[in-house]
Amino acid sequence: MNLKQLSQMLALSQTTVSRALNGYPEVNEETRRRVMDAAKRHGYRPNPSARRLATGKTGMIGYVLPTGASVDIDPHFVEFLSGLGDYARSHELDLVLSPADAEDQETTYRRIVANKQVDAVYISSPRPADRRIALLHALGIPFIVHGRSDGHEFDYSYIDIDNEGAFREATRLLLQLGHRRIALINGDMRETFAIHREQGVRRALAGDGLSLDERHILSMTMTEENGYRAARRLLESADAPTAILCSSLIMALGVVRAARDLAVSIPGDVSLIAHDDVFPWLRPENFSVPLATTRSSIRAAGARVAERLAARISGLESGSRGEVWPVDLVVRSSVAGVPR
Amino acid sequence: MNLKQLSQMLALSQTTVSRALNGYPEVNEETRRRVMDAAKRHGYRPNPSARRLATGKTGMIGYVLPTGASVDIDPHFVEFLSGLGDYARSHELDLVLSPADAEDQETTYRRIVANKQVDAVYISSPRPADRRIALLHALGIPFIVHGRSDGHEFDYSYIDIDNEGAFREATRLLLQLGHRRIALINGDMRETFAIHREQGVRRALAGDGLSLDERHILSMTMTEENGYRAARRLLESADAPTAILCSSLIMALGVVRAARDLAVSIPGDVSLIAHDDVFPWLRPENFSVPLATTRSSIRAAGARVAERLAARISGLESGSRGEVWPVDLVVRSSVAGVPR
DNA sequence: TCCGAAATCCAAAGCGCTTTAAAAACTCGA
DNA sequence: TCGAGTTTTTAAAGCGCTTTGGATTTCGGA
Repeated sequence: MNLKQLSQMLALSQTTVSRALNGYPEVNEETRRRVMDAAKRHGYRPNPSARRLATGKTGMIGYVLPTGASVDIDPHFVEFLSGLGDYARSHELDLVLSPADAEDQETTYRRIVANKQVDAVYISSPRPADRRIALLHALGIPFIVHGRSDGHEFDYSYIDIDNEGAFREATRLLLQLGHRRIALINGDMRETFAIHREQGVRRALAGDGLSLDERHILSMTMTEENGYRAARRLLESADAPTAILCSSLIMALGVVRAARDLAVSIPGDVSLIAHDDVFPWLRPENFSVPLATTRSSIRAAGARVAERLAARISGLESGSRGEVWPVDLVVRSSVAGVPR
Repeated sequence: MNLKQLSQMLALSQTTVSRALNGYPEVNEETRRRVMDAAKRHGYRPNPSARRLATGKTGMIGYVLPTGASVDIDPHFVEFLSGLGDYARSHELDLVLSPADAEDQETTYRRIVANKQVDAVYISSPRPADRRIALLHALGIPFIVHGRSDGHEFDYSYIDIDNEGAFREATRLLLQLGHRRIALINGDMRETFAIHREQGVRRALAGDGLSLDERHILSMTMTEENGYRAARRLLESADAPTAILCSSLIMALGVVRAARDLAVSIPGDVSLIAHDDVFPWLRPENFSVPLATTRSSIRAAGARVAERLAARISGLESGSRGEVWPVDLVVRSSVAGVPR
């Protein structure tokens, strides 16, 4: 059943039927009702391919997925996706993942924009002066960044969590507990979130007239193994920290393992706070020592990104707006006063 | 630059240019070269929206993503995606994720098929007599199942790993080491993979004239916490098992934690073998006791699914073919002889 | 030299929708 | 009752590609 058939059936022009269905004002309400009714009765659904050719609208949001044999997709992605999908579903929006060579994503961005394959795009794991953002800005497609990218000369829309504040508060807590040698096991420092977190730690320390020992700050991709290595390095050093901040739960697994291997007690010898993006399958309260965390649901962020993307597509949101979410500091027994 | 402009520029008809570009035989090789050349020089790229309206082909493969506040996407998904994306990229295939109410995926499948939104589809986490498979079979869209679904009256294409064999061999190993009380901490028994794994264990036991104690088989969604609970239940019972098979690394984390809490030694008191889908961020050799595993790269499976999907789309593969991959049994120090 | 087959190329008709420009129908006050 | 002004409806022109059905050229063999 296509528009032509439906309109013939109603003895109306395609124009009128199309307008009636799409809520245009220049159609008699009585007529609209008839049309809507017939459409529903015959299960008419406009062909999206035809519609997209005519309008350029696709009803899809895009994401460029960096791939490659040595490229690992962030395990957070799936949680973010849950939230995004949950919202997108209610708006009949689909998500198209366009795999790209991790080394050359620009080509793919250009392609999906030139081909009008999606109505909007989101970006994740941004870096300072992220080129993808400049590119999308130049290409003029609606987009939202999950995270932030400092150092652009224009504004853009994003939603981010207050990484700086989260790690500042966490550090402050440790300072209040008397810790002076505080270490940070961070994610990849090329990404903004990691930079912000480090800033948070530095600020808090500076507040007490302290500074971050360069040997107490490590950064690497967030795997269990790297967490282990980093923790060993820290804990085996001469001036081992009495508290560790860790950028991910997965890394924290490694930290805990290292502590155990070295017979270092948490929190007896070292306190531990990790950032928790809220995975359903790994919860900080279930660590052998319940883990204090800075917590923010990445799933909620996914839903929010979808919501704002939908708003931008339908023109409800415009201009550039940044949104920064506060982060919960959840104290559990992995933190304690500084050992004497 | 569209076809019309290009053809005018070449003083050829759109027909000829189109054919030249798409490799049809009824065009002079000399002409084809000219066309190809001009197309490249002017960066002409056929508009996919127009093409899909004309042909019905989309260059996309589909996946229906079950969503909902209480629905968690399998963390394996992201690894599978890595593989899928890595292959898809080389063929300029995009992946469209259509979020669906977890309770009613049928509507979404029907929509994407009716709207011709994708050229092919894949399904994951199938259950016995999975309705999605019957539906896609009936709808007549090319698809491939990642996993298997027993109990259909028709053949379908799939790729799966030999879950039954993997767990059979793992169990056999334990038996050879003298274990008699062997437990299984399995995934959700509504899914085929879990059923097959249980079968594998049963078969191996039966081979030695043993049978699986009902109290020694637990199944639940694969979270760390559930692994912990299951292990506690097992290890605290009167006839605690001397060996545990576990369906996932994440659960195994919980098992290890439970053992530690109960001062049960691995492998001194209990041996442990888990299935490993190969995550880059959590590796069995890095467990506090290096973990013996049945191993199969889910990423490789993703790439293979994409490859076969691409083959089906382009007509290179037809009919129904099942593919079952063998699984490696990797022995590490979490297994030992039965304690005396 | 001529003819039928094979090789090339082309005009135009879709694909199914939206939207512009204009016609038809309807109001309502003079 | 008429006609300017509004509503409502329509025919037709895209959107940019593929493909059908035909026309035109080329070419080998009689």
